[in-house]
Amino acid sequence: MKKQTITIYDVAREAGVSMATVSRVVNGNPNVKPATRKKVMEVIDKLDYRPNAVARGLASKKTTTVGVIIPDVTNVYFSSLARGIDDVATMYKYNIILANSDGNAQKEVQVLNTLLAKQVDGIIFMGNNLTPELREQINRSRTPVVLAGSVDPENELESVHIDYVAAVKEAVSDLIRRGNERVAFVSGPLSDAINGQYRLEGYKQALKENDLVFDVDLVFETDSNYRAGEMLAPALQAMSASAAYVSDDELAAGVLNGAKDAGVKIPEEFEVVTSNNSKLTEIVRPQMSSITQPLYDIGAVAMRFLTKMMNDEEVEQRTIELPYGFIKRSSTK
Amino acid sequence: MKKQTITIYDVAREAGVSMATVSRVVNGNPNVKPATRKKVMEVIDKLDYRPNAVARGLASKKTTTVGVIIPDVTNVYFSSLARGIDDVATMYKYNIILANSDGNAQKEVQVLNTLLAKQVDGIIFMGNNLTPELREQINRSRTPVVLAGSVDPENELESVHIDYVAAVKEAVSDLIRRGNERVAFVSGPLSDAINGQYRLEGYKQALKENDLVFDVDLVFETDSNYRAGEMLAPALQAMSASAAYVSDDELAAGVLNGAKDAGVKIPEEFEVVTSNNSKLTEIVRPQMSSITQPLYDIGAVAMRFLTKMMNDEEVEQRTIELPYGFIKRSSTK
DNA sequence: CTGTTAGCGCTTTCAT
DNA sequence: ATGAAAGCGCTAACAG
Repeated sequence: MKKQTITIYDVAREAGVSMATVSRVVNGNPNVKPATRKKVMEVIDKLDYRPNAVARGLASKKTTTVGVIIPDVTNVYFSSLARGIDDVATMYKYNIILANSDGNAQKEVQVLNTLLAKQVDGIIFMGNNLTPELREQINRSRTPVVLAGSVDPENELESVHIDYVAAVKEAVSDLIRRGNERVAFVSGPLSDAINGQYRLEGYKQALKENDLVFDVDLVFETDSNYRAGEMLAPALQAMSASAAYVSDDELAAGVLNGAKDAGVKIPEEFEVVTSNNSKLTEIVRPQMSSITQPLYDIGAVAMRFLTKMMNDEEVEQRTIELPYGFIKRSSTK
Repeated sequence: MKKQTITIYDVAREAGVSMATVSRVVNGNPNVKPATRKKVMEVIDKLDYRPNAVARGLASKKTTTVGVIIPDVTNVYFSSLARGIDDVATMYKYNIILANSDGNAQKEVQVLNTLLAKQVDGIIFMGNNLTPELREQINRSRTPVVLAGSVDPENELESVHIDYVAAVKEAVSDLIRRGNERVAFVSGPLSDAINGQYRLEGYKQALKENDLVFDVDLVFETDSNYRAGEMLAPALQAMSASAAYVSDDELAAGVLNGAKDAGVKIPEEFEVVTSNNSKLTEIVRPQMSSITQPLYDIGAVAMRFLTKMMNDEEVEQRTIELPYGFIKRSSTK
């Protein structure tokens, strides 16, 4: 498979200059006489020359590509972040290598390593379970990493996210104040810091603030998908929960449809509040009330943050908190 | 930003062999005495050596990365394909550079060029509007390209997809046979071959086969998103359509919800059939009947196909057609 | 089975 | 403002 053949050398010869000069014009170095620049440009055009990024990467030790580790592109929450990442990456002339990890620690380490082998200039990590091994690999490499849409409980890594504790606390308090004394906490794996440490904490704080006692039977840990939510309906009823805070939209859609299909009236008999305000919230009936967070922006800001780090610019804080909000729809009274 | 420092040379010295030998063990070349291989492995481990993929790429002219041009990762249809692609890419030790194009011809050309500059070994293209310029760029490069989830009307490029004409024809015929004489054809841009040439053709064939005459007023061209579908409800009623075939699930969810919210009984008064059988079909109420197609597999097969091309293996046909199906849910009688 | 030697295509001092 | 030359880290003949 023969690939591109014409090199900087061909251009140089054809233009009657040295390759150094060609390199200069290609890289926008000002130290080139306009006339020669013009000449070189013409030849480049004529020969349809396209600089070999690999050679460039080897010589300059910069690949202008960043790695993006994502649990699953198929999940809108993550793909929204990814879209924000890609857009600003493009804006800054970077490309992204996208790798799915399924949130699996072993795959994450593996992927991280191949990304480093490919000499990416930086990495954006979406995941919520920073194992010690992963941390070590990250630290050993001198490659900048920023977390998007998740938090580092150890506060070692830079990250951008919202204040999950406060957001959930607010959402749950709202539910309680409206008379719900048994609010369920439905989430994906509690081993993920975002669920087990932040969201759950917000839930507990809301309880405490409203003089309610924490009942572990109201905590439902499951997979973050539609089916899992649907199947949760009976259990929720069994614990006589009258409302639920759910950590994921797809999961919430399942909870809602599961309850509804079982004849439960929503929101009269059961209220549900979800977390990501994705399109899904408007597609189900009744439409779901939700915490709102700027997913696209989280990705975009994370990438912007990374460009600064890659550029060795000083960054003020290692953590960027974006604002969250709340939108009332029909799944709550 | 200092990156990894230890090179193949360090390993060679430390192990008391030549770099060629180290290269051999790294690449699994059998021509190495087990003892030396072992020794080298140990040193690699001890030094935590990780081959520089960029240097490798330059020397071998293979980057083990493929470019993936996608309209929008945020759309489940495409992200499902992407997931299939990434999984088999990983399986064959490739990484993917993911780039969003928004289906915009200009961006597509631009992205294609940067991908080629990065020396990707192959490209998977998702898009339905192969402009002449794009074709030319593709042809000029000697890089293999395969289309995933779309068809090349000119039949110049390799591709994997389902038989859109037959699938739509079947779905629409079904609608007609059940008594619907005014079936709407609702789709995204007709300029996309998949819609304007294939799906529409299937629709027309179904009409003809059932002795119905094609009425252009029943063709609704719009954006492929939820909101667009929702807003279509009045128009659909105005044309007194009693059923609709919709080219996209999100769009279909909008059509369905829009009609329902306007008081139309589904499926009694209005039936809808959609195209991709994504999760969405089960999340809306009533759940939607849909053409089924193996999205993940289309991506996976496309990537597998590409590995063969990159490997200069003979490929039987330039087009792979995967089977489609039909699932009856509650949005049709 | 192992070592030597050229590059791969480009960036980057260092001279001039 | 421009050129010469030395690599970047690795693969791939070619010897031996």
